[in-house]
Formats: sequence, C-alpha cells, structure tokens
Amino acid sequence: MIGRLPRYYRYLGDLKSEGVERISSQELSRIMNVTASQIRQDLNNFGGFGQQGYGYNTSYLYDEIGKILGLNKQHDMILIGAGKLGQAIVNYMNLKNRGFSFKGAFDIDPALVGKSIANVPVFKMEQMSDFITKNNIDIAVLTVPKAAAIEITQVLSETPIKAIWNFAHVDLKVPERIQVESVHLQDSLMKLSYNIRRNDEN
Amino acid sequence: MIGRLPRYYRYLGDLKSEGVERISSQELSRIMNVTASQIRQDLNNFGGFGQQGYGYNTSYLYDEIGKILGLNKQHDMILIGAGKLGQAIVNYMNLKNRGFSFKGAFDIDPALVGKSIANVPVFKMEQMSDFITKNNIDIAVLTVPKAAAIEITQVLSETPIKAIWNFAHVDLKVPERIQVESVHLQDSLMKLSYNIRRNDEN
DNA sequence: TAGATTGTTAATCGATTAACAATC
DNA sequence: TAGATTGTTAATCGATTAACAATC
Repeated sequence: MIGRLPRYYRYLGDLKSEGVERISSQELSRIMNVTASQIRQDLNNFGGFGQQGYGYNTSYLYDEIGKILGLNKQHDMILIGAGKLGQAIVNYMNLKNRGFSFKGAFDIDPALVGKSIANVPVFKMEQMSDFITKNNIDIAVLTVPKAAAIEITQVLSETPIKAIWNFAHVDLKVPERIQVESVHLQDSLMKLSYNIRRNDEN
Repeated sequence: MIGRLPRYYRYLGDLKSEGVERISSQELSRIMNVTASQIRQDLNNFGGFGQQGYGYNTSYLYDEIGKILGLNKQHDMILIGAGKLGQAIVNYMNLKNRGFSFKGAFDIDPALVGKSIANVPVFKMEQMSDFITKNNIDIAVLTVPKAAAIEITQVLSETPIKAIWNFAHVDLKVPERIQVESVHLQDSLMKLSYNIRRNDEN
C-alpha cells in the first residue's frame, strides 16, 4: 500500500497548486484512475484525514501524507560513485528536493576527487565511513557498478547509515536496521520490452 | 507477475556465468528469497521450462525468459531531453545493452544540437517526429521536465512509436497502442524516506 | 433536516503457498 | 525401480471492491 502513497502525494500537490481546496474520494478516483473505495481504504489506514459530507482538505491531506512519508524531516545524503548517473542524480535532487541534500560525494577516480558536482565536493572513497559518522549522514546513494556496490555495501553496513538508495543492478544484503530501495533501470526497461512484444503479437 | 521476470532473468544470468548448468526451484528459492512454489507457478505460466526430477536448465531457462521479455529483438531508441540524466542513460545503455540502441537524441537547447553523446547525435526537437518514422524507432526515452513531457507525449502519440520510457514526474496519457513504463525517482526516494521514518520510530 | 461523503465492515477477487500426483 | 522435482490443483491469505451505517 505504501507504494501508492507517493502517488497520492504527487496528485495532491498538483491539486493544491491549482488552488483546489477540497476533494472527495470520488473526484480523486476519477483523476488518478483508481477506485474511490481504495482511496478511502488507503487513507484511513493512516488515520482519519477526511470528513463525512465534505471530503478531504487538499492542503491538510498533502501535509499529513508528507509527514507519513517522512518528508518533514531533513535527510542528509552522500553520493557513492560520481560518474554520469551519480552526477545527474545530484543535479536533479539539489534542484528540487528541499528535505534531501547531498553533503558529499565519493569516488575512486583521482581525476574527480577534489572537484565539485553542483557544489557537492568529491572526496576519496577511503574517507567515506568517517564522513558518514561525522556528518550524521542518513542516506547513501549508490551509483557504482555491481561488484563495487556489493563491496561498498559491506563497508556501509559498519557505519550508522540508515538507508541505501541503490542504482546498481544487484540485490544488496544489509543488516535489518538499514533500509534499501533499489532503482533497477534494467528491470524497468525489460518490462517495457515485454509489453512491446506482447502488444506486437496481438 | 511479469514484474518478477526481469529478476529471474538477472539471477539466471548470474548462475549461467558462474557455470551452473541446472537449478531446482528449491535452490533458486533459497538464492532469491522467494518460495519455490512461486517460482514453479511463475515459470509454468509461460510454458513448461523444467523437467521432473531434474529441475531447470539454467541456460535454456535464461534464453526462454529473454524471449518472453522480448530481449531477442532489436529495439531502436531515441532520447528526448539531452540533459544530465538523459546523457547518463545513453552512456549507461550504450555500454551494456546489446538489443537496445540509441539512434538519436533531441533537445531544445541550441548549445547541444549538433553535438554527440556517446556517439549519439543530438538533433533539433522539431526533427523528432520525422526521425521516428524514417528510422523505425520503437522506444522514446523521456528525460525532460514534467510540462515538456506532457507536451511531447502529445506529439509522440501521433508517431508510430511503440513505447515511452518516462523519467518525468508525471503519469502520461497515451493511446492504448503505446506502452508506458515510468521511472519515478521521486516516488522511489519517498518510499525510502517512509521506511527510514518507520524504522526510526520502532 | 436532507444530502453528501467518509469510515468501516463484509464480499469478492486475485495472488501466494501448500500439497501431491505425474513423470523424468 | 527409487528418488527427485516439476506441473498443477486445492487451500490459504491478503488486497481490492462493494455496500452501508455513521456523521458532518
């Protein structure tokens, strides 16, 4: 279910900025293409955000979902692997996301160390663990090849990091206290390819 | 269910390159952390790839899943939006994925037009529709901001494109014949944030 | 008060797991 | 033939939808 929460959040943000003050599960279901029943069920799981006969207050619901998603808290991040993909993500995030901010990047390439990516300094890989501890880093963003990702995850497991946002094409094994969320671009493209094939054959 | 197929494919590829010739649902279930029952159920949906008393032939199963995923076919792609994220994806794909290949990129920035990204030429946005038709492009990779993504999707809907791999933070509306697969990085990060919060509170 | 719409329970549906007969 | 393991049916579980009483 939590998988749907960011989507609600996105639509409510849009509605809010369009100046829509209230919305019923009915209307929202039409816009989002899900059943009104599911919306009510989902939202009620996390507390009674609506009001009978009225619906939901857009702005209030938006804020509450934000809290559930932990978006009211500051998250300090590091980038591990300052290649093209890593650089793109730093640029992307530093523009848009208030609560999330990159404090440093790490790479084994000496040519990158000492430089900056969107004002985020790049350090030597060896300094990573210390940096995490000293700067209270919550999230490590892993944009390195598969083999490196496995090794680095070992190292990260010894640090007080809270979560890994993994872009490597591998399922990471971590202690329970560390959260992992993977973006498997290859898998996503394969799903697309599957759907193309299926469509072609009908 | 199709959602799990790329993951099977990944694990089978690994096993194959480790020289493992056969695997039982039992063993695979241990490695992948799913039930053996589910593996047999999943694989049987698409045809009898196994053999009683033996298990599955790693290499054969790998190839068959590849076919189901349409990975035996060539897919020609274009990049729309040649910014940092787009560039990262082109670099990433052109290295690894045999079946998928970028034929061109498009951008509104005159500074990019005429240049190349990993040997992929960047053209004016206006040339996009023609290019798709003339070069039999299957997949458009959308790495532009939200508003542009919606506009461009309108244009794409008039072309013979088969699928859109969408990186913009929006749900695209397309004719039924066009497949959409979205990579919502923001949503992914929010899920991570949610899990951090939940873990913090226990 | 009447109308609207939530919160919530019950019914349905689909997906996962368990079990075992078929068969290599 | 005996052992292993799939393919497949039946049982269980969870998620979605429908229905409606509560209440604003």
